[in-house]
Amino acid sequence: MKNVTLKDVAKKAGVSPSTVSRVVSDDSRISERTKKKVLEVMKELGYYPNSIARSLANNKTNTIGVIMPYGSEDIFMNPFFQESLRGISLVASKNCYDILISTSRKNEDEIDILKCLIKGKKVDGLILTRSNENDESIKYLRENKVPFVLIGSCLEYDDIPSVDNDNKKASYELTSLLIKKGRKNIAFIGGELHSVVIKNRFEGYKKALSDNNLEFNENYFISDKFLEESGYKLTGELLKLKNIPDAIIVSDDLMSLGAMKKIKEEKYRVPQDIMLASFNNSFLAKYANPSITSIDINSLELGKIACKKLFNILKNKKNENSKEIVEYKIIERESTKLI
Amino acid sequence: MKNVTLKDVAKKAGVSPSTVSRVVSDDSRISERTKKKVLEVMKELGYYPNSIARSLANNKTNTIGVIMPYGSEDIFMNPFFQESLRGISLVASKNCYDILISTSRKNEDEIDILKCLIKGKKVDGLILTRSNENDESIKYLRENKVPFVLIGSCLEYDDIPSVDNDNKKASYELTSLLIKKGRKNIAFIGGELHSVVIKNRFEGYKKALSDNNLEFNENYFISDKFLEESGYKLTGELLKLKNIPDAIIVSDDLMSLGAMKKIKEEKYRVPQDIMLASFNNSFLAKYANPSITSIDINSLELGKIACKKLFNILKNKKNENSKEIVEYKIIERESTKLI
DNA sequence: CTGTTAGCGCTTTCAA
DNA sequence: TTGAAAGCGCTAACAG
Repeated sequence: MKNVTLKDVAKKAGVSPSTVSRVVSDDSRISERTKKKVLEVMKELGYYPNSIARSLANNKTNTIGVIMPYGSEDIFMNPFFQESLRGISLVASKNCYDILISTSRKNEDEIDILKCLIKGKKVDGLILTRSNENDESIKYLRENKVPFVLIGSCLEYDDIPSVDNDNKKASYELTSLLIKKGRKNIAFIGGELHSVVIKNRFEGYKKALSDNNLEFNENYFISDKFLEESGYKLTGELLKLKNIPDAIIVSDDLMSLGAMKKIKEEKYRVPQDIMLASFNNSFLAKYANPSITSIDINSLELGKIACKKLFNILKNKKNENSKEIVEYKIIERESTKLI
Repeated sequence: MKNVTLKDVAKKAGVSPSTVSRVVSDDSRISERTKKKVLEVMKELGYYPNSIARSLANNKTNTIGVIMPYGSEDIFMNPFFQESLRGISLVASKNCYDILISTSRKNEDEIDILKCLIKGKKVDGLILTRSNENDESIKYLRENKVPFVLIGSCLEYDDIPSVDNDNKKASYELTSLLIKKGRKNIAFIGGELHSVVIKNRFEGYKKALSDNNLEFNENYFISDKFLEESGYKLTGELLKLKNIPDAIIVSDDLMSLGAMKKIKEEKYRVPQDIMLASFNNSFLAKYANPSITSIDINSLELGKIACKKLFNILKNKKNENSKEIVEYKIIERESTKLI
């Protein structure tokens, strides 16, 4: 079962390889007659172009890479990732692109994966799904003029094509909501400390406090990984304080589920004793009991726009180095509503 | 910023291209001295091998394809997919393989995507995440001796490498549980009708009924897509019957959430009026209110094993055409417990 | 509109 | 242990 190559088609159709190549890539300057003929032979022989060879010849893979953050096993758990990947996938497939998911290997760091993908020419461009402070990956991609889009924000450079929510504002609004409800001891549970998204959300939280003449209590800011267990553990610490909070802002739904569990275990009531508000508005927040107030960040849209942006960069070759903002929405639910 | 090629390294190191190639692929028959020298130059020049060129030369991509079922936008929503992808990803990255997710494009059917991927040599092997009756994709892959593994079961052929749960038995057990609780009017809400998994679960359900001398009521078996809305809609139909069921088995958590919503809206109580039991045990089932009894199918393990199996096939070239069974577990929760 | 001719960057005999 | 040379299957000037 030898592979049918372009050459075979050419021979059988009585034309040159380049003609067949032109038919394959739908080149305009080719007569309808030969085109039809070649297409027939292609079908007859069951020919499919070898995409690897094509890629090598024209330096284009029709594949975009999506980079999982380090510790990818965890992030896969997070519905945010799933949703944005879905958005990316929707746009990619519409443009006949495939998606390559590269995950970190042990003993290698993210930057090495990037290099392999980029210098190894496995992908035409990349989408990063999150950013850290002083992100080495971003620095590398920028310096090497690699086509990429960031879902998130970059603090250091102003010319990174990216799409994000206004997380600071969202957090400010969420905190203000709790303050309006009369809460004064509001804690903040963050995810990984060096991630930009946490920084922004934390800033919004602090600003809301100070704008409302509430003092920031250092004990009320703790953080760990974006995991349910982390939420559980961190909430445990908050509840051990002499002055326990009357509201908690959690920077991710998955974590807030853990928080809720701990609060219930310790026999506090949500929202009466402790209000809970969260980010990302995955279905977790909707179906929790009580349901959890959460910021809908529109992950699907983030993914879609990121992918569209990448295609613009790839196609126009103009540097689409803009920051796009996707609207968020506060979805208020039982966890902050006193009936 | 020209790309550093193998040739450049060779020149600078004063050796031939083939020598560099050997160093890259860690060939044994090469002296430590030259090896060290070449490695130095590689680092100095920041050389990374062009994986496309490699693939073309040795007919190997180090990439496995994961095929999204048709209608991929939906399936992405389902935690089952996410979990098994995570399993696949874990194993793949350990073996230095990348994952290519190919999604269906409009006006093409799945089989054409397969052909592009396979004949186009974009991947070394494939993992299918579900099977249908008379599945054309499976037929094609089998006939063309493509290395692939199925997550699920195949009814037509007995030599398909696959990994699955014993869904019939699981469903039998779940139905029996409801019967033991005294329920006699048990309905079954399925997902897509032609999927093998639904067939198996439905069979288990029917067998349990007949083994317990309960008659199968045709009105009690309805199905649609694996979506929350479908669960909602179908449950609505059940609740319109003159003789409404006192228990419902739903073939997926996401659907059961929809079912639950409808039941509550119609002012029935779970579990008192209607018991609910479901499949897949995603966190949805755990956090629903009331929490939902569900079959834990261990999606993570399904993904891991599928990927391992694929690597065995790819490496040993022996036909690993076995069916592997992953254990399931009934997780009983509030939706079937009368206190 | 079509054919000829070089490669794309790497691997792999084969020979040394 | 190393090098020379052919070739993986396709594209892209260039020429006609």
